[in-house]
Amino acid sequence: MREPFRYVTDKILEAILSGVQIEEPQHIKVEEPPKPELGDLAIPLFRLAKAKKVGLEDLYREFKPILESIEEVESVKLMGGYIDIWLRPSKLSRIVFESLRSSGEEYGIVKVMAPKRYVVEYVSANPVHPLHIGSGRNAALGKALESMLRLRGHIVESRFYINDLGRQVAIMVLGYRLLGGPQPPAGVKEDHWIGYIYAATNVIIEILKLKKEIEKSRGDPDRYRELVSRLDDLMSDAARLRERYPEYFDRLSSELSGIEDIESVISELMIGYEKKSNPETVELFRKAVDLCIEGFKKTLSQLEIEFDKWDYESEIAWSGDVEQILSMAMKSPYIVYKQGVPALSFSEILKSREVRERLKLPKTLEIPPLVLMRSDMTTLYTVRDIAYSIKKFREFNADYVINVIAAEQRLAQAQLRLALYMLGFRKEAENLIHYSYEMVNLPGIKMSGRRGRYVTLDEVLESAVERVRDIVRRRSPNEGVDEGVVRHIAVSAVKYALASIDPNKQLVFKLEEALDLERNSAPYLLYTYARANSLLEKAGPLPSLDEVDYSAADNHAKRRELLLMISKSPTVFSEAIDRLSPEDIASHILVLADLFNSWYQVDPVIREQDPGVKGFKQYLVYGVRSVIGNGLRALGIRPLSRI
RNA sequence: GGGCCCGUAGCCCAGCCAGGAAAGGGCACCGGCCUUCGGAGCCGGGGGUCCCGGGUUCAAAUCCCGGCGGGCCCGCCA
Repeated sequence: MREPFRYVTDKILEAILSGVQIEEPQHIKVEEPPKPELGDLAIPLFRLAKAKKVGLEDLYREFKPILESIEEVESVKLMGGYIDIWLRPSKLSRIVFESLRSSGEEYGIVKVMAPKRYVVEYVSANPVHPLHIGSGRNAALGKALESMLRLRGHIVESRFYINDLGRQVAIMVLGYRLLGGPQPPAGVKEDHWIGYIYAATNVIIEILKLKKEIEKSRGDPDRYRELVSRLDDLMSDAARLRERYPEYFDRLSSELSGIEDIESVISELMIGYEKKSNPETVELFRKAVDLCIEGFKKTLSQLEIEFDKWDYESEIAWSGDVEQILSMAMKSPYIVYKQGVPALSFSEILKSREVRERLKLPKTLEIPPLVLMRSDMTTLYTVRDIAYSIKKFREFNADYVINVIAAEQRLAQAQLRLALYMLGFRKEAENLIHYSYEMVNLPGIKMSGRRGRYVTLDEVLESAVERVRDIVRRRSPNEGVDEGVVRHIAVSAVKYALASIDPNKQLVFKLEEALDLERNSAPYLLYTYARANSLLEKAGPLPSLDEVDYSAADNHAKRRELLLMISKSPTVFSEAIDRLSPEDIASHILVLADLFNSWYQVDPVIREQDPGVKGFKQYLVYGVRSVIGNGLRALGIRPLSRI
């Protein structure tokens, strides 16, 4: 029995449906009462009573004997239009413990009958600045999805898409070249260094551009004032950046001022790289980008995240796949011209309700045409993404591709699915899942990668580590601090804080709250897991199933509640995974942890004298440990047997 | 102008998709447990117009319509 709770509810449902004359089976359902006093299960009778035009009492009299004939049912009672059902703990516990015995450490996770092949693409941050807290949410969610699906038995490949084409990277590379391709100063992480070069170069370029515009706007006082105030803004960013590395900044500044037409230099760089026409440029781009990626990998390894594949966007462009997509698109009847460049128009296909449904698009959303190429013949991001999406499906023979991408890209992701569909990649279009999440903000900070204004994920993680280290020192001043454990707890706390909240909700990440190790946190769960583990070890080996006193929960509310919760876990997990909802797993194990903590304080396990009852308790603890452990694993967090 | 997401105690979050019983947790606050199977814990207490207004329903935090507030998107950016 892999899902004990579902087994029992199904059994009850079947008994009713075969025992009572019911026209519309959807009128009958088994639900969970809001409070333990109202039973373990409840069946609302209102709808059925209305449909059958009979009284609640009459219905109850009809249901009662059927329910009472089920061996797992202890008693039933009519209360306020509901049949409240109490399960027989001695029966339920046998089912649960048998399941625990046979699935062992894997209890809670039910493998799917037919595994699917999933590609999960996540993080994929632009290689021009360090990972920030938003990338952290992406990483935490992506890792959770990857882990969940793997546990459920699917075959999963994780990918990181390196967006190395495009203007931002070209600007960074320009700065990098002007500085002579410098290695990071001692003690500076690679991506932080690249982030600095990018921001400094960008800010200086913007200042130079703005100054020219200001010259031209002397005749227009309003515009002049506006531009000057924008310049002030930029100047303060520049001053802040200069402060960090004055020599580098000044050198960049003077070099850039000496370039007559910066735009054409940037564009030359972009073309040289994308078309692979200039070997030096190619080498330079790769050197700079890889430097940044090296930094990313260090942060990700802190987060205990590793990717199966790293894909360069440039490789997609070089492979010819993009050309192929373009030529397919050009033959499409939906080509329109927007200011001379070809674009794919969606207005026709969006008239189809069926297509909207298949591609999970809102009923009324209007989607602007997708421009296919720039007038200088270079390609655009979304078009390259069409080629990349196909590649992800093809290379892994994937059934589904999940893109973990910020909600602000919803429209672009919709365009992507539509374009795939229109070009004949219907299966791909329908099975491309945009797993979107909302912004993360830090209180009081306006972040901007372009201006070099950000708090890096590294800084957040480091503060977390320091904080945890302090707490551990304070709690156990006489013991040595296990640095590995401290790091793991700190990093898990951040991951949990970012993956345990509905991704559709904007999030203000407060360091103090995420690091509050008291409750609703990974540390609390890790601690509870370790404690359950320690209890199990001290209690001795798990007894065999016929040594257990199954009546031990008969008149014991806490044991009964815990048992019920454990019995539900596999079902909760399966549904959460199938719905791609890591937050449901997070809240389930949190409630279980609370329940477990309140139970074992008042109901000793090791000191229990009655061997049958002790065995019962050991199985409960074993169940708790398995469920919390697998819940954490599902979230991409490794449980620790000792803290 | 149009579209998408969010709006639940001082603060944070679950419940909403598949409508059901007096709306659940946590933080903070107040009071107890401080001879404990690892106190990162336990027990108790106060605190709510479920953003507002309509509608559907025996029943609405949940579904529908209309507002309000916050965020995001509508580029030859990515």
